Amino acid sequence: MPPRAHDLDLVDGLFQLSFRLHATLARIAAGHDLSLVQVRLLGILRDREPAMLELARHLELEKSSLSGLIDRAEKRGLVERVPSAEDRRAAHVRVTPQGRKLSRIVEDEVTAAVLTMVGGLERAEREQLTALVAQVVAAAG
Amino acid sequence: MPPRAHDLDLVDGLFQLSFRLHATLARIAAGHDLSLVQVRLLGILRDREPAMLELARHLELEKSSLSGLIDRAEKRGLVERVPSAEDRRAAHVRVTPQGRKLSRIVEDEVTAAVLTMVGGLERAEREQLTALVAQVVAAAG
DNA sequence: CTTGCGTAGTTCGTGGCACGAACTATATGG
DNA sequence: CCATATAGTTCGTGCCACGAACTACGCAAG
Repeated sequence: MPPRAHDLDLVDGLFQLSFRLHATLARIAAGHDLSLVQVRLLGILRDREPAMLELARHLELEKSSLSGLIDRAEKRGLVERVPSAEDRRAAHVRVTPQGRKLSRIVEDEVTAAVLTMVGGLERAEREQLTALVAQVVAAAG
Repeated sequence: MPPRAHDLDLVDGLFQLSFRLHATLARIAAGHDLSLVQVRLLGILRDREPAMLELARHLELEKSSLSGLIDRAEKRGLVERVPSAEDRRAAHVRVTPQGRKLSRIVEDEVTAAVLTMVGGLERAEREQLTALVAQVVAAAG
């Protein structure tokens, strides 16, 4: 059963929106010398100090790739490695005050940009979109 | 005037959805040894044969980056360079039958995956989402 | 026609990034 | 204690994006 035309419009639309959002995020991040994956890293570290393996899983990266990412972020003073109390092989990753500050700046700029993007929607429409998007995300697990 | 809590929910939700979509696309593409930018390239070439400069603008890449991208895609037989009739400095890029076939396969898999993602929405909700998303994308220019 | 400037695309050097293989230090269970 | 598994690192490799430098071509003015 091939997908119906309306459904293709939804898929197309979602990807168009997605690419726009990513392009916006990438542009703003680049203005602060951050890559997308660095922004995602800082976002995850906002409210947790995961061990490397846990972090690798979150970012869907191989351990070795994460090692490099943390090396570079650490070198820039954005994060630090913290030895684990439970397992001496392990290290946790913590955002530094500098990293937190930069992350906040980027977040504010991105929020402003996206709100401009959805600015053409009425209040009710925005709430509708919020609810629908939340539903899709929740179902995606 | 700081953004309102509801608006933050929308921005958060949009990015969560966006990351999900990108992760899905990246995973399916990788299963066919394609990167995201290669998928985007093939998507653009689906219905046009742009000159390199035009293509670089579409993909928001520097000319030199595009040159490398086309080199690799050409090497894989997915695209070919076609000299320009109007300007001898220029080359157009055309997708090969092989590239078109691969692009279609990826597209079908991605479509199926996304339709599964939105499968929890009622028919009317899906149409609502389609319309709202289309409105945001149209306004973004 | 010639000249100077602009332009399309390529090459090169560089750094970021992701992967898998190999490795070291640590943890665990028999 | 020994064998196996595991957390994280290092290394080699290829992809990818950028900017600088370059070549070949286009264009306008003199």
